[in-house]
Amino acid sequence: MTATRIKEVALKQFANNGYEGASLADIATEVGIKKQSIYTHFKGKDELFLDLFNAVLAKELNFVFEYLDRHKQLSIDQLLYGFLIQYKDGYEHDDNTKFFLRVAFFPPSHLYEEIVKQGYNYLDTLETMLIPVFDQAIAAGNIHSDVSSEMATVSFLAVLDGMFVELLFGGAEKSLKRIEASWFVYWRGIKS
Amino acid sequence: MTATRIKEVALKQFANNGYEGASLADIATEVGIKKQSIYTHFKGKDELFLDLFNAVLAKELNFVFEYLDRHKQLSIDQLLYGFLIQYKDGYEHDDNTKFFLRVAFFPPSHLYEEIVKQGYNYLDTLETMLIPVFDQAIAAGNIHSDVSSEMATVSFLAVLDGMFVELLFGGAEKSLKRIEASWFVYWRGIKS
DNA sequence: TCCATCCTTCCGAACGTTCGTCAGGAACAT
DNA sequence: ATGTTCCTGACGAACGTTCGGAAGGATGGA
Repeated sequence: MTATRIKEVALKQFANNGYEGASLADIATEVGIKKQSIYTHFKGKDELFLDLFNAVLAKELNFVFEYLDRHKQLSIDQLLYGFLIQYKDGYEHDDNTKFFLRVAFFPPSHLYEEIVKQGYNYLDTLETMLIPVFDQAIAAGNIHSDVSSEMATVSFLAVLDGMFVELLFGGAEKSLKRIEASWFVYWRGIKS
Repeated sequence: MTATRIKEVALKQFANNGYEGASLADIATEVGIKKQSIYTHFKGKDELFLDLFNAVLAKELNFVFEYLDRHKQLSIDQLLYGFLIQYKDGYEHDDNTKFFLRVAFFPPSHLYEEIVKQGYNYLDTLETMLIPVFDQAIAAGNIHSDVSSEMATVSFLAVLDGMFVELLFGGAEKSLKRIEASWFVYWRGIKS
């Protein structure tokens, strides 16, 4: 199916070059067709892009959900640190994650509002999923009593964003140093 | 001087709309001239933009230098926390800071390399300035012995980036919650 | 089996818009 | 007279997009 091929190629090109950096002509060339043919399968560039964006967002949220579910038996520090590392690896090897970060941080201006809204929806959902995890850790006595689950969550999301930034600008390798430092200080900051 | 007016308006428009969001036509309109007249004062859009970028970068570094110098008598936690707050306020009220963040995070693709290079130059300089501050705090026994000055610096820069992200997407008001949480956990993570 | 028809997919050509950019000339001050 | 500043007008490149038609396979009736 050509539509599927177009989606694959577009995902990759959007992930690596951003919305405006990926022209329909370039996408079509890599698929092996002319740019006009894309209009047989999609109404236009925006529809193609938003189709991908929604699919990617769903996959990202699903990844988080699955990760937390599959590793719920881990200690909280292993769970959270592993989460950071998983995301770093995803950025290296998974076009979904790369697309997600690239688009969330470099959104096309005419879709800015929609994308930022979805981005915060992602963060809110993540927060909703993390708070019970911290509540559980607090109940188990693993978190210092000065630290509320909300504060732990919010600052963890900040650590996550700090990692995202370094991933985007410095790449996966360079980001490892920051992850290690951030995580060390963060964990020392919330552990009991 | 028209050139100065152009720079002022361009700084503001680049800060609020980014490189591609600010057209020469819009800039000229706000100045009260036609877009072609800009070419009397600048070779083109890129020259205007890079002129501003370099000036802004110098001002930002100067701000950091001055801040650290003027408040060197403060305790390290007050110094660093105040630094975050200062930056937040700067983003709200200072077009320089807004331009800096906007451009650093949403760089025009054909100048990407140059901008990211300068961005890392900024971070490196910041790191160079902060390490002695932490060294001093360590010598004074204010930082936990498990935490090296480098680790404290790197993770502080991550906190800073986390704040930048929230500033850019959520605005100054929303970012305060994140700043508080991040700082609380960060300081608890490095203090002795 | 054959042929007419229809639908899908793709492409050549062209259009419309947005931008940055350039050439040439008018107004004005020095 | 000279230089500066700004304007009118136009150009060219890059995109996304639309239109009309060709190629090919599938369908259904004779």
